[in-house]
Amino acid sequence: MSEERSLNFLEEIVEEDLRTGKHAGRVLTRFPPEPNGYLHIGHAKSICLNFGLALKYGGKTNLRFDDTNPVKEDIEYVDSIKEDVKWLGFEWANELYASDYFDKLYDFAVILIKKGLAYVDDSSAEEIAAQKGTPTEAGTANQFRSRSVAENLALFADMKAGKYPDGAKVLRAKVDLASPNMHLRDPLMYRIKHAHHHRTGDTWCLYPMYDFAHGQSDAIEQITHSICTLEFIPHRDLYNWFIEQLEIFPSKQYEFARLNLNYTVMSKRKLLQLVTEGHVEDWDDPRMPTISGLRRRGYTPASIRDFCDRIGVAKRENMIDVSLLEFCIREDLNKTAWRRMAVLDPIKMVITNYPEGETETMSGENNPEVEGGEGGRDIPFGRELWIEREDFMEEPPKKFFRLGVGLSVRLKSAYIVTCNSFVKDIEGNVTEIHCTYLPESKSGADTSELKVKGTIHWVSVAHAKTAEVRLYDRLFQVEDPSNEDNDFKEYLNPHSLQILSNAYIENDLATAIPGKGYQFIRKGYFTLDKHSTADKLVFNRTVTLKDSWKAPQPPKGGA
RNA sequence: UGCCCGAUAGUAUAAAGGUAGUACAACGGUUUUUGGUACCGUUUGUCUAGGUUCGAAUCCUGGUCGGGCAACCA
Repeated sequence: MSEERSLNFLEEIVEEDLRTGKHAGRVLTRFPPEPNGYLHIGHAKSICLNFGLALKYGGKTNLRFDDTNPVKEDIEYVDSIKEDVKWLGFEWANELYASDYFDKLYDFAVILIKKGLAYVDDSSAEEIAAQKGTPTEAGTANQFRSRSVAENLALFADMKAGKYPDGAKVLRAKVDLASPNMHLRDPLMYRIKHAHHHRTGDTWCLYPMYDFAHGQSDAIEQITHSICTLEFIPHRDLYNWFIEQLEIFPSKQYEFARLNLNYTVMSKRKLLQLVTEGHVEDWDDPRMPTISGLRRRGYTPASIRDFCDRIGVAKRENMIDVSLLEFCIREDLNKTAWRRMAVLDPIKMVITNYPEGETETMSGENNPEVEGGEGGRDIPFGRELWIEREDFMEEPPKKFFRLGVGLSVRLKSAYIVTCNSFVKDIEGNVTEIHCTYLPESKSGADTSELKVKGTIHWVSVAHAKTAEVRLYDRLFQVEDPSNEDNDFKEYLNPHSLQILSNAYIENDLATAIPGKGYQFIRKGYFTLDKHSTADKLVFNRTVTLKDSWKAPQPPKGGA
């Protein structure tokens, strides 16, 4: 670690606090998701930030579920969030819930009422909105604002006791109806909801709003650095106001710009829509930017952490290129994935001078990136092979280093072959390619002294297993679907999923390990899908290999 | 037309008044039994107008542009 990495603005704040002895050198952050949906790559940024910051400075991080709105939340989401955070490789110090603090929060509210800083308002939502004024006009007080402390206390107790229906009354903080910050115009603290909560059941019919739960929860846990996204900046004044009036632990809120990735959407609402309307299979569809989707797609925790590290942290709105995410997973998988051969779009090759009925065994290393290759496996070879349809051309252009009549290639880990002829069916489709091989060119024992430009992958017809291979492409056709004129779903990529049901794979792949990444040589990185079975192997393509080969452009028209 | 954030290559992110750097992308080359990897190289940038200063991406002022704020959501 000789390279001095520059600090992001949050690290600078923490280091400054450490330098000045604030909180006696203690660093405690929290990751506070609302359990109302699955985590996505944007949350991963926040997770890496919160856990990473604590890790770097010897602190800890709490996992806190911000579960103050029972109608949107569910235990299903709690479980998936815990799984995803763990999978990413982080350990929380405490598993906590805002709902654990409902009693304390209620007491806090009573304190504010007693100080004359909160009141029960009987107005409707519409009336309250109207009375808040506009950004350019001050709000106006109503008659409830001057209720006595005693009356407020009694009313608030009745609210808790369930004496009023939903929406009949709210508790509001008495701050400043003329504030230029709309959030300070007597914000709501509590609303009545006769709803079942996934943890507190039917104990409460009164639930705190975000602004009267989040900062208080931070203070209760003595969070030193409460990190959230930019849209909470206007809430900060209120966050501080409650803490000051309550005289509780002075947690501080800091804001960073959320992650935006191009060619996808990131809002829970939109992701939910994709699921419920059947545009994708589920939350963990490999095309989804969810953590579970990326996992099923074959992304590794390390690659996602690396990505979060590389995108940096700042306060400027951003739109990250997916190519960076793809770079991160390629870089990881290149070092760890075992190499195998798989023919996705097969065409038969017959080696006419290879003895009929004979087979032999070639050997291939598992990983050329590692010294020793991490061992190897046997690859059966024979007279008939499956090769990739696109590796043969009837009329090959210049610099096509693959097969065409008269052209030679190396069969990976095997022999050099030369194409002599091919067979077509009545419709003119090429159905078979005939080659001859050079016996003295065997891989590892090549005495032919022949150099060929191209090497192609293959699978023995007699030994191959079949598999279904799913190729994924970006979910949307435009960079920023949420920012287009029409509904975001109109920009879905109709070709985001391509299923190849007739792929041939090396027999060794029949025992592929779930969760492990494999490189199908020349084709990309793949991993077993969760629906794969011994009878029907299913592979997902995580990402393609970088491919710098471009077919020659046809001459431009317009003579 | 109130308040609050922000503005550095195509995309991100550094440079705390002193050489505008790094990564991804793009392009070119070397190596290669993966048109992969590795390695080398190239192109491209401080929103704008003033001011302060020996010196400004950085500090100040005005403007422009982008984003946020008036949910009984978080």
